[in-house]
Amino acid sequence: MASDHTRSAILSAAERLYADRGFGDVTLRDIVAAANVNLAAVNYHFGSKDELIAELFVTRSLATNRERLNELKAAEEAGGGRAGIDAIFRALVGPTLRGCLGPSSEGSTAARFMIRASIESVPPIRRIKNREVDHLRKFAAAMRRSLPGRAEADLYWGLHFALAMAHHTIRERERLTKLSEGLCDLDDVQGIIDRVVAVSVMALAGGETKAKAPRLVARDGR
Amino acid sequence: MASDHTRSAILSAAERLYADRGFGDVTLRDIVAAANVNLAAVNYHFGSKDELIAELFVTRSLATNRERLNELKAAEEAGGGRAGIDAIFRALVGPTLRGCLGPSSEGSTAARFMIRASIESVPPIRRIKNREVDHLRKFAAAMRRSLPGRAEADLYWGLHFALAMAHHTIRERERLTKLSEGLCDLDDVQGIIDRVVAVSVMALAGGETKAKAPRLVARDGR
DNA sequence: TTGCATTTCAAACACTTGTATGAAACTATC
DNA sequence: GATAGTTTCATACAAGTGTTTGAAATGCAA
Repeated sequence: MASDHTRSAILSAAERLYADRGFGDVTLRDIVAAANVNLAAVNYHFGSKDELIAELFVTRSLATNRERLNELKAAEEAGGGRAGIDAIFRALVGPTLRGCLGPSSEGSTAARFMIRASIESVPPIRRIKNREVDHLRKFAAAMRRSLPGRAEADLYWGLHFALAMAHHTIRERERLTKLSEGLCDLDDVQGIIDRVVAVSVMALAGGETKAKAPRLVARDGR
Repeated sequence: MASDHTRSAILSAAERLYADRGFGDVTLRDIVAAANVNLAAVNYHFGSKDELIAELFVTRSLATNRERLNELKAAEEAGGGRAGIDAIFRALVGPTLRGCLGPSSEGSTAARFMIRASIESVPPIRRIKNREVDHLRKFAAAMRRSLPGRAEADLYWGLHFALAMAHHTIRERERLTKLSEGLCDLDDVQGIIDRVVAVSVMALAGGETKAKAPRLVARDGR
């Protein structure tokens, strides 16, 4: 197996290039040029371009998932097997937001790569994301333990909306900055996490009574 | 200008193919085959592949934006120049959700195309989306009129989260269905709109007092 | 009909892409 | 130090891409 030098040179060059320029216009030739290795090395070490991308994404997303589950476990243990709903949401969106937002995203290629992976949608990554359901189910289970009374569907919608806010903030961070003319501070990661968690909790807590048809005002029937 | 038959045949064939199979693996040759026209016709009538995609997307998104603004205007007129915040959110997310969700998404190629455009991210479409800021500013202005007291940043976050929930629901409808094992009814479009609007309103109404640092529980300093 | 502009067509062009090949260089074991 | 296995290398391959070309067909006005 020798030194693995070539292999890791490809991985880091690829991650950096994909992070900077997106999956769309980075070719294997770009990667091997940046890594100073031979073109054939990619297929030798990874089998194919898609498997290279998959390995990059799997590595990073496993790390995020591990971090999420650690936070969840800590919160559940602190609460005697039952975590507060806010702590659950915090464990869900915190690691992702911390990884992809804030000043880190200028420095960490890993974070910038994950942003790319969330903006562009390329087949090998999509395949992996589809297998993420099992991971999310663990959070659904924790929510069920935390809020035994709530309707199942409400829990899933809460989970879904929390992820929506987190991911959309990552995806559209530039547009939000431009739209708000800098008023929304995208560098205050902790503040953003607080905001997302707060809204998620409210969505779950507030929708309780009017769960079925939460209409606030009469609306025209159109 | 003759009959324009070729031109519109290309447009509708392209929209259908992109909707069904995504931008990634539909070539011009696929499109002209489906449209029964010559390969060169695309470049003759549209200039390039990207301009074809852009025209498709612009047409559909102009229609959605028009619908949004109509609803907004109606709501403001009904309220004497000041719409309720829930009506504003409804005007913002309603047209998109109605267009892309529900049974229509099996029938309407337009809706399926817009879903694709929101899932895959292809350069010509991204360029257009970036110009959408002006449109969103009109909603920010309406929100300002509706809630004169609120901090500007809060309004933008509210707008942002509302769009987050709507778009994420469209993007991840399949995953949400699978995750919730069918408990979340993605065909009840009106119910989904109500849900998104309710949460958006709550996010804006609830965050008022603790706007700056909405922490619900003590969190470890990590 | 004649002439002119628009539109269609088949074919080729130019280029990029990921992948395969087979020889060469290297490394470690005996 | 010979040998077997691993890794690197230059190069070629095959396929697919959007685009261009120049001629043929078509439509329309005078």
